[in-house]
Amino acid sequence: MTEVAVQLLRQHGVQVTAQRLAIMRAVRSRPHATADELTDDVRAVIGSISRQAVYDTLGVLVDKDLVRRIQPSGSAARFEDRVGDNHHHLICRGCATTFDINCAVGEVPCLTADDDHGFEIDEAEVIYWGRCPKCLQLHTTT
Amino acid sequence: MTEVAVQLLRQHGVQVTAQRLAIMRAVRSRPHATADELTDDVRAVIGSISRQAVYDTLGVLVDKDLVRRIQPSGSAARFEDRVGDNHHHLICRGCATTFDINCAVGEVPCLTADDDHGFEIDEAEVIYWGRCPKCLQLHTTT
DNA sequence: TCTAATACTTGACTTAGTCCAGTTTGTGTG
DNA sequence: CACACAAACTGGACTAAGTCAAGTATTAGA
Repeated sequence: MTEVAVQLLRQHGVQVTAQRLAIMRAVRSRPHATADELTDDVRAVIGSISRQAVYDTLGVLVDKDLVRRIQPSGSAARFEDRVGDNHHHLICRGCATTFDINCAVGEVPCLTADDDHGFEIDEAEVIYWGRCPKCLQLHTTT
Repeated sequence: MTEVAVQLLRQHGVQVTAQRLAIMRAVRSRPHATADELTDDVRAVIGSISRQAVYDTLGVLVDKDLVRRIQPSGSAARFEDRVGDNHHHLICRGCATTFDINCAVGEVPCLTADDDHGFEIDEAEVIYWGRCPKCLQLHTTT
């Protein structure tokens, strides 16, 4: 019984390497991490990896829809392995903690814009911004 | 009769300077421009300005809610002066052209998430991704 | 018109990410 | 199993976007 990650890579015609497996596991075990954080995680497991390999691999995985990239204002890109369900994100303006949010309105409601200007829309990215309970306490906002 | 921009700055307790006025006009006349593009525009009008002044000013304006910053994946931050109506954006994956989109579902529907995790949510940022008519033609996608 | 606070300039620095040339590794074929 | 070639990885230089900090200039209230 081969590991899931290996099968996924093979299915998508992507070579299986130690680096790629380690990166996939890292993304799985720490959702919403940045490329740098993932690099650290991978190094802790397989000893060493180049920055380039991390970026390359994440690029390939995003390309094959095995990983999703999100790019919040004011922080580096973040990666998660929860794909294919068009869920959204809730990010704290204070500490950048990120939560997954299920689509509020139903199934795939967000793909219909008022006026699409002739575009072929393939994704609606929704980010809710606010302050988490912890940060609210700290600043005693209001 | 003082110019609108001057009044706006005064109302928000912000000093009025030539640089700030020029930047406000630049944002107004070219929505969705990057800081670099705005710098060019401003230089064309008042001769010269430091990069720092541009960033500082945009920061102040965003802070006072006179300007909105959007940060699409894979491009520098962009700025617009259409604020307070919680509209959304439609961006082309090919050429990064950006359109304003009115909220599809009604007034301020996007501020309610399924489960807010105790957050105090203040904004829902929605970006529709796709391909504009021009880029669709070029690539003859399907 | 003077002064204190605010803003601007200049230049070095940081962070996130890309490019490229050369080496190593995975995998299909014999 | 060994080979060969494509694909992937490494290391190092480079770029773009943005920030920091020290000194100078400008604004606006007294």
